[in-house]
Amino acid sequence: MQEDKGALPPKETFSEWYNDILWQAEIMDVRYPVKGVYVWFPHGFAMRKATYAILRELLDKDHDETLFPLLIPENEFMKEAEHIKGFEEEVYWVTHGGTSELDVPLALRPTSETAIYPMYALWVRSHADLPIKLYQIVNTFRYETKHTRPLIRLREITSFEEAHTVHATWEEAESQVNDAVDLYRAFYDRLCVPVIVSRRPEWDKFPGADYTIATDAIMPDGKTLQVGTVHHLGDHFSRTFDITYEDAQGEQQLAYQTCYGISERCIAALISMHGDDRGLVLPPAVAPVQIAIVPIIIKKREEEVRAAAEALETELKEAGFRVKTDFRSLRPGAKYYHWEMRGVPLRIEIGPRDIDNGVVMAVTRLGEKMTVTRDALIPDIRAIMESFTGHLKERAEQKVQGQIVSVSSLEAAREAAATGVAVIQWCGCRECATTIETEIDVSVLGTDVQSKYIADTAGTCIICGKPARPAIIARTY
RNA sequence: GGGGCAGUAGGGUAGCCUGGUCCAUCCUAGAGCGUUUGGGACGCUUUGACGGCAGUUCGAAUCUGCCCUGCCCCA
Repeated sequence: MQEDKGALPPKETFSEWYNDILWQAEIMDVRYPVKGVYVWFPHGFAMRKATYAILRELLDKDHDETLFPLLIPENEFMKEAEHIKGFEEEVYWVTHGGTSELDVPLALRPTSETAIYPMYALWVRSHADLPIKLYQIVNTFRYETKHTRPLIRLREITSFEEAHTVHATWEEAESQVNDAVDLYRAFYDRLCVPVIVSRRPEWDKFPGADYTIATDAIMPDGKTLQVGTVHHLGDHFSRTFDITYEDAQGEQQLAYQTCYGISERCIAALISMHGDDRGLVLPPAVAPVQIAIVPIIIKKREEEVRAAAEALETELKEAGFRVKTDFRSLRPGAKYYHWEMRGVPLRIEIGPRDIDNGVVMAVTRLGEKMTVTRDALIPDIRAIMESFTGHLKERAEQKVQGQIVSVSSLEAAREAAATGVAVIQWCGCRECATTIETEIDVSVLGTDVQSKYIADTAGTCIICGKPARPAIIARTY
């Protein structure tokens, strides 16, 4: 289960690189014999755990975690017309219990609105019950007919964080949408993954939503990956599921709702944004192993080096770092490659020379090498980790900035979309969008763009010449 | 949705066209023993594979059909 010599295909061949790194860095095993479902390796799962711990931490400030059933009865699922239309081709149905057919078929949730909202109808009685802000992290099922890809397009999404809120007014729900966007932005900031926020076009919003705000990350091949969505549901679902409350005047009122979600695509973005030809590069915050200690053992002083490495490990662990000491019987170089593939941010080497000098060698995953005195170990390592995170973020920002290009002609847009996101002026009408999409084979991602690299300046539509605002277009996953 | 290519030890491959020479090649990995260790160590011993089902045939990794799985390209 170890990587071959010669390691990864170059990252320029992104598709190959991506498939290979999932295997070599022990993130996913794609050999499970069902299409579109995959197995988390322990190392990948540890990344997931650390990543979702951050998401939980951010959500827990203002939400409560909950857990709803996987199975949704057909009659509930079929209540909201638009919603059904959006999902009906993708739903897995449980039709049998053993050999007998079920009276009411049960859907495997493709998302949980129709599981949660019948219960919300029971829970919401008065304005004093509002707002409700719950989330769950669950698996969901979608019968994808397009090409499935690990972490990106799955039939079983294993790590769907979905929040569902209920509010007294449309405006309150709108403000919740903004809070959720901020929350997701903070989350991706912690992963050092820059995202672009935009408002999806009408035809691309969540089935049953008033509007949808999405976050997109740009992958190394220039295609964008939608890595988070926030929906204002208005009163569409509260009408269908009868979620009403008694206001202060004693009148029954419809509630307003939002929902928002992030899936394991966040891990795909994390891997793809930072990884290089040698393997994963992970921010310390989500690295399963933050420090790998490699003892340089020579026969004469074996016991001494071993003891020094163990003391080092103990000290670092007590300071709160996730540390692994590699005592395997391999050449040091082999160990370096091993831990680099797995994205360990910092490697510490300790050998006889270092012991004699009262130092250790510290080498970051970005290749900065430095000598740290043994006495100042913990504060120095903390500083190195912090600056490493800073470098990663800066590196990612620079990359993304270079992948966003403002253009004023279709031809230039085509060129920009070959390597990233094109910013154009668009009037907002469907016809012009269709022209753009079919002419140069891209998607119109959205308007009301929030990104520090994209200015919100008025102009004229690239197609029809009417007054327009900036929109982002790109090839998408 | 349309098209193409592929599936051989844990991973990567040769063999397939032209059926028998294959109890299947090479690299890597795994196990054991010993010597090693500042950027992918070496020696000796050893384990391990023809995606599934049906068919053609005296004989199938090889030919045919279907299924499953994976990858690439286009909408």
